[in-house]
Amino acid sequence: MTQKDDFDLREFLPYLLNQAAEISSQSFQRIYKGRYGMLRTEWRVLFHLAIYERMTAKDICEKAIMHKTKVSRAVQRLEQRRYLQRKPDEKDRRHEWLTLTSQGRTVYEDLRAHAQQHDQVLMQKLSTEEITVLRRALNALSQP
Amino acid sequence: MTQKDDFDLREFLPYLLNQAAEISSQSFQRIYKGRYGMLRTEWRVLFHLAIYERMTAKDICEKAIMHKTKVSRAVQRLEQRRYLQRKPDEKDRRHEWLTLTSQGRTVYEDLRAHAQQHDQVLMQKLSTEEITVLRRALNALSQP
DNA sequence: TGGTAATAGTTGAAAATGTAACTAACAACC
DNA sequence: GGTTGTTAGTTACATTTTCAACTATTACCA
Repeated sequence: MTQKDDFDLREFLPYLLNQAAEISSQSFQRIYKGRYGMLRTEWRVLFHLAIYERMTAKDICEKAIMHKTKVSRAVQRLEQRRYLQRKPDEKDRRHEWLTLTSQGRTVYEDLRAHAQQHDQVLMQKLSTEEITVLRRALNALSQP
Repeated sequence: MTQKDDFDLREFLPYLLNQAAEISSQSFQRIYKGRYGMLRTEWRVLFHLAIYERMTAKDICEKAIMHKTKVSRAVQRLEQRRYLQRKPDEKDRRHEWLTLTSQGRTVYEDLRAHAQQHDQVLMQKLSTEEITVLRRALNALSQP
């Protein structure tokens, strides 16, 4: 199993990014899944609501770059667990405003603490300069 | 929808990595899906076989960090399309050696050309220095 | 030997995701 | 004001993925 072709997968950005994303997500996944039985889509929605306080599903789609069906289902499950509340907009009843319940916020606080801790561990693999450049580069690549 | 919490998702590496991976994979996906109806798991297996020439499913699992059922199913589909061949190991019949057919190699050559082109486009969003650091950092983060 | 453990790979059922069609509410235009 | 178009969000169905159990083969070791 020696490399034959001159093309190196480890230079192909989509591959590299996926690999790094996958690996670095795993231990955080164990936390939100293990403690709250949550899915990736769900912690993302939860975090967005905690950070922005009040959003419609559409807002979340745009910020998180998630498809509306994913968001719709994540919202349903978070609502069932009483982590969030929906309130239809008075002026335009197509919109629904989503906010976390205090229970949802508690879960967020817990997960955020773990997230920060997890980030610290990941960053130990990198130098300060690498971290700065990495963040900048990832943000640039995240613009569609 | 103004930011309230001081925690910034755009600094949380697993989130950022996922975002960048997702976005940067999309246009390549259109290529392998549109031209050959392939899935992500399938192009990955195809590329590994092209690059390393001869591997067992287990080898692919380890190199590509994919679960064995994913690899097993990707191999099945690639075999159905006559992109690869299986040959059981004579000495240990639990192992199966996988190699690309010439048809599989042709598909690989085509996709590789597109991949390289796609990478060029992505890299235009970054400086030379950023690319170097990014690759190094992603490789570091890909070590479990 | 023979019996247990380990390994490579497959399969089936359940869960999650993607796609497209759908409902409900509003907008715009004649 | 009624027809047509647009938007937010949901639902149904097909496709993928995950998880656990399974087969077949080899390794270990008393």
